[in-house]
Amino acid sequence: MTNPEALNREKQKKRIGLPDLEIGDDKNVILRFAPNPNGPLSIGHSRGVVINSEFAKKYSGKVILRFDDTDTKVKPPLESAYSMIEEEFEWISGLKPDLVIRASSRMEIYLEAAEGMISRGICYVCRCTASEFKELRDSKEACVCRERDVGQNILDWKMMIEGGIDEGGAVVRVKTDLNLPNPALRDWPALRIQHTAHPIVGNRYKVWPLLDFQSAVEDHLQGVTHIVRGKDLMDSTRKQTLLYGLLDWDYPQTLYWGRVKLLDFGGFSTSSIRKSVENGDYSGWDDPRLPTVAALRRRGFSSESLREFWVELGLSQKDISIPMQSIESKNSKIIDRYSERRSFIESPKKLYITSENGDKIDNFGSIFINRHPDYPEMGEREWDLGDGSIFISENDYTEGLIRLKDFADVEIKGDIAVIISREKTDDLPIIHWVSSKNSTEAVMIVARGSEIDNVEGIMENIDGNLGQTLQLERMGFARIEGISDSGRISLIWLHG
RNA sequence: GCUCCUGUGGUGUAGUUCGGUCCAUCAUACCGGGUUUUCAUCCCGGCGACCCGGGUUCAAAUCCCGGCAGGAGCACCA
Repeated sequence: MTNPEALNREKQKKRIGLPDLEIGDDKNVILRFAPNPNGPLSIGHSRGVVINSEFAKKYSGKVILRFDDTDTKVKPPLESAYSMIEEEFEWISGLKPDLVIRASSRMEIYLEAAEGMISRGICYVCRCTASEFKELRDSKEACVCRERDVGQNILDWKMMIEGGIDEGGAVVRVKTDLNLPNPALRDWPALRIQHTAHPIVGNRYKVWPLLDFQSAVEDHLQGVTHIVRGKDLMDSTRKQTLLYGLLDWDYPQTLYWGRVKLLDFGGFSTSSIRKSVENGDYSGWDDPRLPTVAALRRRGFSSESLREFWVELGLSQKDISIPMQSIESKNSKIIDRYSERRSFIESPKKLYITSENGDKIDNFGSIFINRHPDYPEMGEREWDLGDGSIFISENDYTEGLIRLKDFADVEIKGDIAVIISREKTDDLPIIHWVSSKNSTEAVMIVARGSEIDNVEGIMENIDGNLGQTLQLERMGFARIEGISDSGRISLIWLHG
C-alpha cells in the first residue's frame, strides 16, 4: 500500500547549512562554547565556535563563552589564553559572546552545590584509591564509603575543602545505579582534591569540580538549552543526565559532531603544542606550521571561510579526515575579490630592457596596471621603469621570445631584453617581472611541513597594504607582515 | 573485556525519521575544454559511491537480523 502522504514529500532536496534545533515553547536558545584555556584555540576548536555561534544567529539566541578551567594539574590554564580565546572567538564568529564566564571564579557556587548534594545523599565522599574503586566498579560492587551516613560524609567533605586530605585521598562521587550497563557511568567522580595552585585564583581552593559536574551545574544555572559538542563527550551527556534526573532538572538538547582530522597536520593537541611552543620549537602559537587559529589568522585566512566550511560540514557524527585544501579553496574564492595583485620575484635575475633596435634608453617613464584585473575601480599601480632595469625569476629565464606581463613582448639575449612589440602576440608565454626602480628586497616565510623556508626575493612596492592579503602573480596568496626600517618587506605565505 | 557512536565516489556531504518521484544531491579533488596579458578568479563538460551477507516487500541507500570495518568512553583531563 502506498502511503498517500509520501507523494507530497519533498525528497532529494539538498539541505543547506545547519540542521534544525528542537525549540522549546519559550523559543529560547542558549548555547555555550566551553574550551579549556590551556592554550589559544586550534582549528578544531573553531568548529565549536562556528557551530554554536551560527546556531545562535539562526535562532536569535545567545552564546556563552565559558572557560572550563578547573584543572590545575593535568591541563593547567595558561593565563594569556583567556584573552586570546575571547578575541579569537570574536574574530571567528564575527560577534562577541553574550556572556563570558570563568569556572574558576565561580568555585563557591560549585562547592556549595556539591555540599548540598552530599547532604541530600545524592553524592558521597569516597576514600578509595582510583584502582580500588575501578575494580569494584567493574564488578558492579559498592565500596564501603558508599554506605556511610550523611553526617560522616559531611565531615569528610569539610576535611577535603580545608586541605586536610591529600590529593588522591578522597573524591566526591555521584550515586548512581551500580548495575548500569555502561561502566563509565557507575558512581562517576564529580569533584577531586587538587593542592597545586591555580594560575588565576591561587591556592584558595583545595577541592575542584571535574568537567562533568562543573558543566552540569553551570549549564543549569545559565539556562543552557542546547549543547553541541564532540561525540567523545557522549558519556558526559549520559553522566550529566543521571545527575539532572536526581536533581529533577531538565537536561538540554544535545547534538554531536564526530572527530575531525586535518590531513596536513600531524597529531597535535593543545597540550603538545604548548609544550613545543614553550620549548622554543616554534616561533609562537601563530607559527605557520601549527594548526592554530592564530596561525591561520596570521597567514591571512578569512574568518568567513572558516564559518562557511564548518557550517557546510554540518553535524555528522562520522569521524572524518579533511585536507586543508578544502578550506583553502573556500578561502581563495572569498579573498580573491579584495586581494590586490602584486609581483614577487623569487631567485631574481636582473635584465635590461632596450628599444626595438637594441638601444639603451635613459628613461622609459611609467606604465599603469590594475590593482585587480576584474575590478578596475580599485585603482592602478604605477610602475616607473626608469632606465629599464628589471628582475625576472631565474626559474622563468630562457633566451628567446617571451611576454613580460602587462608590458611588452621581448627577446632575451644574455642580460638584455629587447622590446619586440608592446602589443601582445598570441601564444607567447607570459611571465611576471618587476621594475627595479619600484621594487625592494623581500623575504617570504613559507611553511613546508615541519620546516620553515625563508624565501628571498624582490617585491613590487606594496604602498600601504600592510597586514593585507595580496595575490602574488602566478604564485598565490600571501600576507604582508611588515616593512623593516631599511624598507625590506616581510611576507608570509598563505596558499596557492 | 564492558559501553557507545559511525559506515554513500579520492575527500566531504544530501537523501535514511515516514521504503517508491534515487539508473542517488552538492562541493572539493582529478581529467578535458573555454574566458583571462597570472599557474588566481570565473564558465562549460567528464569521472566517480549506497561496507558485506541474508530477510521482509510488487519495490530497500532507507525497515529487520547477522557479520565486518573505523572511532570514542571506561582519567581523581577537558
